[in-house]
Amino acid sequence: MKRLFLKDIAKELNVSKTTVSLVLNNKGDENKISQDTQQRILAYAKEHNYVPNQLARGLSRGKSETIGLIIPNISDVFYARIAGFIERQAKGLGYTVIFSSSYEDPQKEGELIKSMLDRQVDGLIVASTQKNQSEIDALKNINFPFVLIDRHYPDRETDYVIVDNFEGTKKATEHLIDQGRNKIGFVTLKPGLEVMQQRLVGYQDALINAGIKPDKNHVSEVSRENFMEEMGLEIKKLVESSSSVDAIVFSTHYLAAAGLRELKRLNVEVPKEVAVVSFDELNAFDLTDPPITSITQPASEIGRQAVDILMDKMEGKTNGSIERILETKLTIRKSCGVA
Amino acid sequence: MKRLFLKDIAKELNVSKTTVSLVLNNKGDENKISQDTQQRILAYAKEHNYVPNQLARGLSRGKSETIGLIIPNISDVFYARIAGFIERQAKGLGYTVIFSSSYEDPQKEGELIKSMLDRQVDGLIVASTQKNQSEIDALKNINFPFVLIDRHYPDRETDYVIVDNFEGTKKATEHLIDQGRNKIGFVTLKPGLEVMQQRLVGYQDALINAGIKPDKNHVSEVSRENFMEEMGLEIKKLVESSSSVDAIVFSTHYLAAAGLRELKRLNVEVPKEVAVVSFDELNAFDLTDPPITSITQPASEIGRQAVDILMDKMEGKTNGSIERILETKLTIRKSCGVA
DNA sequence: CTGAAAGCGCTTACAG
DNA sequence: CTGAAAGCGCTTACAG
Repeated sequence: MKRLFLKDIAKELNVSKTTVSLVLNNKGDENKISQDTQQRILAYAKEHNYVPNQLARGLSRGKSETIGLIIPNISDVFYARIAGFIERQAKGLGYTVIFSSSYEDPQKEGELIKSMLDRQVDGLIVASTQKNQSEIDALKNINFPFVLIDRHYPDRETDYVIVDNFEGTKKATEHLIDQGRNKIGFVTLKPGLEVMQQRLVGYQDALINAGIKPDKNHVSEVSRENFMEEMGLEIKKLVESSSSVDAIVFSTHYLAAAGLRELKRLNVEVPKEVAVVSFDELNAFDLTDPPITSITQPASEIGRQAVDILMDKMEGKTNGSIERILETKLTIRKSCGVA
Repeated sequence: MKRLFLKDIAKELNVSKTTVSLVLNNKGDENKISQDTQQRILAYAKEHNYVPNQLARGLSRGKSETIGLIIPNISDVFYARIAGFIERQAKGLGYTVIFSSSYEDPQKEGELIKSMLDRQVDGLIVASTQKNQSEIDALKNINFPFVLIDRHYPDRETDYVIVDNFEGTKKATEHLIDQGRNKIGFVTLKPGLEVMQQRLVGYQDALINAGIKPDKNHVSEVSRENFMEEMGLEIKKLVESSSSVDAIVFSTHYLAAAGLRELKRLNVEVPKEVAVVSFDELNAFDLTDPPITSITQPASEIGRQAVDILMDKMEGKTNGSIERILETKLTIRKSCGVA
């Protein structure tokens, strides 16, 4: 079972490589190749299971029919979901996706972008560390099609599909206030990510609007690498300090999970003593004790729109930047103190 | 900022493309190219940010430095984790990974395999639907490097890295029996998947060993597409029948989550009335009410070993098939009735 | 209607 | 120590 090439088919059928190539690319009719010849070629190719070499094809045509996806971490449920939607959508349009995780490392992200370009991807979708302005600028300079998802660069004009982080935590915090909570804490990642900053501001804004003065001591920051260990101390500080909180907003799902673990360990009753809300959720958040109120993001929409925009870009169909800010949804469960 | 090619560098530096290519591929020394020339080339390439075209490179060398990953669903936590480990491992060895989800559709899986070959991947890692014998045979016939993960073909000799499914549910069921349960149910997916069959047999084996006669009425099957809807009925049958169960083993994490939802809806106390064990787990299974005892799989080991074996295969270093069956771990939590 | 030929951007024997 | 040339397997003007 040896591999078959274009020239093998051509020789066997006594036609030229050109003819074979044209027919196999559905350009037979437009080049007026006789039906008979077309049929013979198609039949032979099918029978012998011909598969074109996409490397050669890509090299020759100057495009690879591949799009690159760079995300912080493919193992994170949120990004895994987005990746799934992107792949499905892209596949339907004839594109293959190659992916890599940056693990929030800007340098690694930079290398990944370069590596994707090496591989001649036709376009790029990236959920950036938000610390690679120069790489983003470089992409813009060479007019390379790309769209940012989940995180964008506020002071750069690019295409992006993100979520309204500010509004998300604002709504959630307001809801907590409506439930009578007024000493609301916020647990987030150490600064750096613009998205996290937005979530913090949304939280603060809700407090201020309600006439509650934001308290620095109510904001805890943990590191991405060590949050499991650090969470214990932070939760302790929040619940045991003189100005202990009666609610906590977590800036992302895994922090919420870790936080809930600590609250349980300290025998703090949720939501009675401390209500909990999470930005984004894990699969079983409706089954936890108590079920966790979450600010959920439209992963499928993010994926779908990103691919759509990217396609338009690659086909040169658009000019100007397309900016999409999607709404989050507040899914209310017991952890925030209702009934 | 136009793109730079090999010939541009050659012309600029007054050397041949050969020399440039050799130097850039670290073959300068072995080809005794003068240090001076090497330095000039390296410096120029770096300064002008030269990136080689991997399509051309791959075409020329007959390999793409890419490996393909085909899994049932990238959005599933388990596969997402594996994908993460595979990507990380592969990247470290200079390989890029392209992935696609089969969504348990054998035909789609077949197309995916073909499409990956088109793209000249150097090797393939697949968590198969277990219904594509002929494709697998075809890969073997052309001696193409591939390794199966998670699911294998019992009557085909291939490389694979799987988990001992039989032993997994057996241990778990034995544990339930040790806790005094003797009317143990099993909820799984409609037949087709060999892995699920193994899990069922492990469960039955434990029952038989303990002198408990397996009861057909205690085994429920739901469909992959509609398990959410069907779960209600199945759980109802299990807990409300004349021979109602006092424990349930779920054959996979999302079934366990759905099952627990139904048990709650029916106000069945877990674990008091019905104990629960899940094969595999979701991220928050330690936080659910009650925390769910799980048979966990070593995702990192699966990913790591799969890549290792594949690399050996691609380098032609091995002969014969490498078969790895990894152990699962029983993580005991409250849902199975302890304390 | 169909074919010969150039070209995509690399790598790599081979020759000197 | 270095270069000219062939080749990887396609696509696509161009010519007839």
